[in-house]
Amino acid sequence: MEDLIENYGYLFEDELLKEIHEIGIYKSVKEGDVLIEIGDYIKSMPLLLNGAIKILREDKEGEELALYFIERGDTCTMTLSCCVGNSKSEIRAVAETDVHLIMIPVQKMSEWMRKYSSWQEFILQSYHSRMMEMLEAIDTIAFLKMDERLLKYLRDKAMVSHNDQLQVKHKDIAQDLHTSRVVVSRLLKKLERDNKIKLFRNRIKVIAL
DNA sequence: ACATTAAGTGATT
DNA sequence: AATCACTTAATGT
Repeated sequence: MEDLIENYGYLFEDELLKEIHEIGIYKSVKEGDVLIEIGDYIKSMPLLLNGAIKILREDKEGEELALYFIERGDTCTMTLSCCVGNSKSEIRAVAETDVHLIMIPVQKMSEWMRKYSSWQEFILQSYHSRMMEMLEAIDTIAFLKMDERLLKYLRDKAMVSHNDQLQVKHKDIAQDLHTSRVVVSRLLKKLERDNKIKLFRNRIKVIAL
């Protein structure tokens, strides 16, 4: 409950906070756990308390592409669109760090929309920011060269984990950016020469935040 | 000591 | 920017 107030207290009225506390299910997720798989039907929506979640798209060959991260105070917009159409998830959500969240049954969604203006505001706002992130993701993929994409990826990653020391392997990055490990290694080397990052085995320190 | 996995690099397309 | 082929370095058993 304290957690809830700390993160959402400024957003929601007391009544709503109380309801969330009563109905929501507090959940703890470990880094790397898959929260939503492509094709899943979603029956509850998550409210992030802390930690970060990575949103991935996948093509028919199983090739991945990282779209964006969501953080504390965010909710999963996929959930919202799934509620509307009662359709399946188009994305995969993987815990980027250990995550604490509250699961809200989707039925409450529309009920609270009518009952609480702060909730309606929150949902609309979060739809908006997710839309913006989506556009940014498109811009990144379409307009940025691989080296710029890579640096942005590293910065985002450092940002959401509140840590400039990233525990990653080159091949994992390659997977997220949908390129090959060799390319990533080369570009990372270049970024290191430009003093943007420092390389170690299984670890990267981001300097230019 | 040996095998395995991660990372670095030249050459080619 | 991708791929191949190979090297070197770090780590596990």
